Amino acid sequence: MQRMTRQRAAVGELLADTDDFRSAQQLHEMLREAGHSVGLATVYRTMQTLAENGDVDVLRNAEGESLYRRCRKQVHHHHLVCRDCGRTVELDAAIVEHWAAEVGQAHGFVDVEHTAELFGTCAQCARRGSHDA
Amino acid sequence: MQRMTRQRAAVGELLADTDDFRSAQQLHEMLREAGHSVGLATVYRTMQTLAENGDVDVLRNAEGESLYRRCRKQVHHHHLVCRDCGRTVELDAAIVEHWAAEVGQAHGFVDVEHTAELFGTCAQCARRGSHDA
DNA sequence: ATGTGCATGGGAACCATTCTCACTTGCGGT
DNA sequence: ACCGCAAGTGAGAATGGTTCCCATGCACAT
Repeated sequence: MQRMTRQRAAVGELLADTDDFRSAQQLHEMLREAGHSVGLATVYRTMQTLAENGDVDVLRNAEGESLYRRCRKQVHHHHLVCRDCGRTVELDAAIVEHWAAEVGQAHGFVDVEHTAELFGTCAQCARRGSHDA
Repeated sequence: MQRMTRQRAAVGELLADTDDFRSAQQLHEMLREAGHSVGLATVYRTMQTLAENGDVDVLRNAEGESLYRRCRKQVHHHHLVCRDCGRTVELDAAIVEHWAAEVGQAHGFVDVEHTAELFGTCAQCARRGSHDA
């Protein structure tokens, strides 16, 4: 049974406030700054649970760190993430789904899953970055 | 300047012998078993160098561990990997490249990179697995 | 109000990877 | 062949994200 605790409420509140992907440690720090006292282990546990329930999206950055973000779509989808500011666009990608299914079948693989993420620099960050160039 | 050492020769030899993705630790173990004495740190360093030169493909499994494999294609490509035996198929995927480029442009992102990997169970492993079902 | 058992926290444990640094060795120059 | 030295190596320490442990806390049905 899932209990509603002070800590989980704080995490939920925080997630509702940001659109960007954040690491567990960042979230922990943000909670501290917001005056909530939540253990790091609890943040990890909570994010894990939320991820299992499909309430947050998880992806790994280039360093292998897990990043979390509340998700709107419950169905499978992909992301376009700004590598500077974390701004994220959720993507439907029927093309990718079809590609994965076809390729898997063509090679006799079953239970084919796929990962696909796009990383780039958003227009705003690109503009800002060009100032000092 | 790149020097040819006993250790690098051993790693190169080993990579030439297998088609499957292996972790640095697995490679290290395999070298030991083959009678070569190569430090773990050296394996990591070597794989890093090879990866930078585009001589091996690198991908991360679900646990975030880095897996390596010699690659035939020097150009960007994707993989279909058997999650049981590691058997790997290299994929051209113009579809995915186009998708990534279009989506990036549509949202004003620049320098868009992408990752896309397929994981499944190959025909052989699926057959073997169904025996005890 | 109370009991039960899920939840919490903080510090230790884990584990892949990287760093350190003294020692070895490939290799170009002589 | 021999030297010199910078590149390479290895064993262990350090790092850093994540999970585990377990005594204590607390949500919630009764």
